[in-house]
Amino acid sequence: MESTARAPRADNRLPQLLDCAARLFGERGFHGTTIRDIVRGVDMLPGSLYYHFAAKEQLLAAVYAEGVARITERVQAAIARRSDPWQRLTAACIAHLEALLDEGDYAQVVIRVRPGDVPEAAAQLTGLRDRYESLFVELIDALPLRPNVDRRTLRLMLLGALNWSQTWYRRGRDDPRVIARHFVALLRRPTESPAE
Amino acid sequence: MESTARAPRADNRLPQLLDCAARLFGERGFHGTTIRDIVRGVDMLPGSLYYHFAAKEQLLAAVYAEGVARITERVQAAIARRSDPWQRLTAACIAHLEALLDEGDYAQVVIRVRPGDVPEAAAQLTGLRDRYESLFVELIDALPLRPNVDRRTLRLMLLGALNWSQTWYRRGRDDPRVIARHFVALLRRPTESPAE
DNA sequence: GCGTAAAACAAACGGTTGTTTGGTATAGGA
DNA sequence: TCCTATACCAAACAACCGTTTGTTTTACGC
Repeated sequence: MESTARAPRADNRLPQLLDCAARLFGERGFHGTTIRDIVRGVDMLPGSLYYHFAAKEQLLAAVYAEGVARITERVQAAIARRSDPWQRLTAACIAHLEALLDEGDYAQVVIRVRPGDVPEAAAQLTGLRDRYESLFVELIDALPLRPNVDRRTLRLMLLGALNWSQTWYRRGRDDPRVIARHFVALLRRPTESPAE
Repeated sequence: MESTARAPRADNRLPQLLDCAARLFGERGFHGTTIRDIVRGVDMLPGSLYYHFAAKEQLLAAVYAEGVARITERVQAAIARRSDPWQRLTAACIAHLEALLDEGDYAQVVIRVRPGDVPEAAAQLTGLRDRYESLFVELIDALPLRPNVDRRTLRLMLLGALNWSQTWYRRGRDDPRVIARHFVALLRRPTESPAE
């Protein structure tokens, strides 16, 4: 049984197609983005997209998967250099935010698009996101915390705050590194002023 | 100059229309919801909606405004009974979460729909949301905090974590009151175990 | 009860949606 | 150089979108 498949051609525009889709899905969401919007950015005709993907949902799934891969890579690279648990968590949050706010169109899709928006691929998307977030489960498990602190709640609070920053973040005014450090610090140390 | 307007009729279905729109906008977002989806829920024809609203965007704006009004009312009622700053903040978070997760279809719209999704009404929606969040500005201003704590970051972190809970919350498994209390506690007290 | 305005119906409108179908140019291995 | 699978084009498809227009029913103030 020999494979009849051939190598992909060098002039195919699939990469640019994915880039453009990532940018638009991230900016306008899934339902707010049109096939025609996407292909216009790469001078392609609408029908040509269906040579690469069988449906709009599968294009989204591909972008989403790439987004998870990229942000995972960034975070892992960031935490690899450190050993102190709190520094590792901080580095992970910085990488997460940088991918989410400044760089990565792909990463923005992962946060912006809800799996429920794409019923046909919802399970796949949820699985990808869960696997990424399990990175933070480990990071938080490694923290030396007071015994009564619920680590799950801590994770959900931190990730929620980070992800929501997509809503209010403005380039120039805010700095991802500063935000991430502040968030971690707010959790780590008491905010309440000492009793008099 | 006498008004030629007459009182609204008792059998008009505008309230149910708004209820249905709130439910669907909250579940599927603005672009994921169709005029026909909305009117189907109240046994109305698509065109009839345009007796009440000139455009889909204005229907969303009405639902959004009502959502802000309802959640504001709830939060204000919750904090009116308390005087301790931390208790007031906790009560506000509980009310916010209850409106967001269990009750209020209207409140869900406020959190789910991004003003950017509706360019024609974006400024109005942003204004409404900002005015609501100013409630939390005051609540956090009243907290006795260590001098080096940035109150804006604290607010953004708390509200972000609360709002994002819409993503992972599951009825029955989680409890809005418990979540809110945990979040506030995580900010208030140190999570780090004391140095040995 | 009558007149009037409120609140809807009935039926379409032009445009857009995701998608399909059949044909075509061309890069790249043989 | 020829051949084939790749990667697209060209043109349409039916379904659906938000919206408009003209008409009809009906609650309510007088």
